[in-house]
Amino acid sequence: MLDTKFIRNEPEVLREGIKNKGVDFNLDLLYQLDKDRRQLVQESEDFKHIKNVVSKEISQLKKDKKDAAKLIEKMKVTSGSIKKIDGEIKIISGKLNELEMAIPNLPHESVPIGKDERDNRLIRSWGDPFRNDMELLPHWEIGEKLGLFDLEAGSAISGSGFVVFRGDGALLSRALVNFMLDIHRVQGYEEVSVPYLVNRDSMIGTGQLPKMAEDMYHCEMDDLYCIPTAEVPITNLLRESVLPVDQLPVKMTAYSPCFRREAGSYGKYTRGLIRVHQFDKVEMVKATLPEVSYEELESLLKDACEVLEVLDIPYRVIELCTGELSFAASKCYDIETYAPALGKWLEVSSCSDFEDFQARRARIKFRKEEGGKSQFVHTLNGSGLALPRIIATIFELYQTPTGKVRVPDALVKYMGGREYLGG
RNA sequence: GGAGAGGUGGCCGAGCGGCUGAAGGCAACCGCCUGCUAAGCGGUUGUAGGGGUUAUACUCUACCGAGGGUUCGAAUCCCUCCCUCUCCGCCA
Repeated sequence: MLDTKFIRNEPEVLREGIKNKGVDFNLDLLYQLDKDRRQLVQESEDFKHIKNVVSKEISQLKKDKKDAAKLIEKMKVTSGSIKKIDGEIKIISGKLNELEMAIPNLPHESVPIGKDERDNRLIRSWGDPFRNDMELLPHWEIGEKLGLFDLEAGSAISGSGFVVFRGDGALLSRALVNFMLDIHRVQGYEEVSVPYLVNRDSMIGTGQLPKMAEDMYHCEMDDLYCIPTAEVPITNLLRESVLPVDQLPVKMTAYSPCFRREAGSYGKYTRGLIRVHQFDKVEMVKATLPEVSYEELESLLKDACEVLEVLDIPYRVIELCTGELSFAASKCYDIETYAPALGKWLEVSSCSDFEDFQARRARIKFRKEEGGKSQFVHTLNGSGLALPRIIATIFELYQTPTGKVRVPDALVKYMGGREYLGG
């Protein structure tokens, strides 16, 4: 959520930002409600002042054993007015809050203005992703052939879009998780292990609710949500806190499965491991001082890229244009790896800066000096990385002429010395 | 799931329906005092929002787990919910 003062004072900046994000939003209604609310609050507070004063007078009269009936009459009227006005305020505040929560975060000024992926900006590339030396099988074929994963079994157990990894495939998943967590730990992130079911407040805190309700699995009986990313529990770990400034930046990393309904997304590029309802991911989260958050975004991106470089997997970094940014993000880099058989770049990480958008919702603050005013931190997060697409890339890129898949060197020791999958 | 206990300021901990933003203690800060240290003495120290000021000062409102209710008036009484702790049951 944005700063209410900013919303009030900078309507034009706000309008422009929302437009660039490609969102339709009724700001006029919001401004009207805000005006109404402020007026009512003023009225209510005036009455409350009277109430406090008269209340003291009554108390004094009682103490002096004098008659207070007249003042009590007056209080009845005043209290009635307060109740009525506060009722109206409550209704309006509810609507207003709903609207404010639905305003997306605004893009940072450095973000290219644009509508869709064609307007994204290529930042850099690392390594040569293409292979012409042999005929490559798409990852689902080599995967099934070597018995590394089983989509049909996943369908049978749960439904389409669920995967069963087996044997070396399962081992590879576990190896990747350990490998990534080790890297991030060395990079200075505290490893945490978090709940995979979270409550409504947490989802609101990081901005998944109310907008993305359709994309999440929800346990109705307990009103708990399956996390779509570890970002949610990690960031909410800091909820309602005032962090000492010497603890910043806070850096945490966690492995978690991620659950996504992916409502309405069936396309041609969703085959195999590319888009599934449950997948594993290692996530990094940072909370920083506002003035360094964009530097921290760059280093976050670097931390994610390091995983790929150590694995020796080529990638490219894309900066998303304004129209492609997610609801809560002000700036975002995607890291993509190339699946050569598929002929397609795959998003394996998103590194985003949310500025104080999430911090305001989750009330995560810091205090610069003792007695000073507390301010909202900036939060950032990035995947480091999402497993299925990395696995798809490995399966396609690391195929050998003998029909096996070579294990990236850096993973061999995490695989009990195994150098090839499925053989 | 059953039976109890409890949730008050940075922490500990009082609190009779009005004089309680909240005693007392600790901690922190500022002074004083003391040849150093310790002790002692005096003072200051919550958050959010509104008004006001160049900025202070000043002022108003709200906040004692959350939400309702009773009352002229609620931290204090009643109801609902949440959380923590102890005991019991169930269970990986």
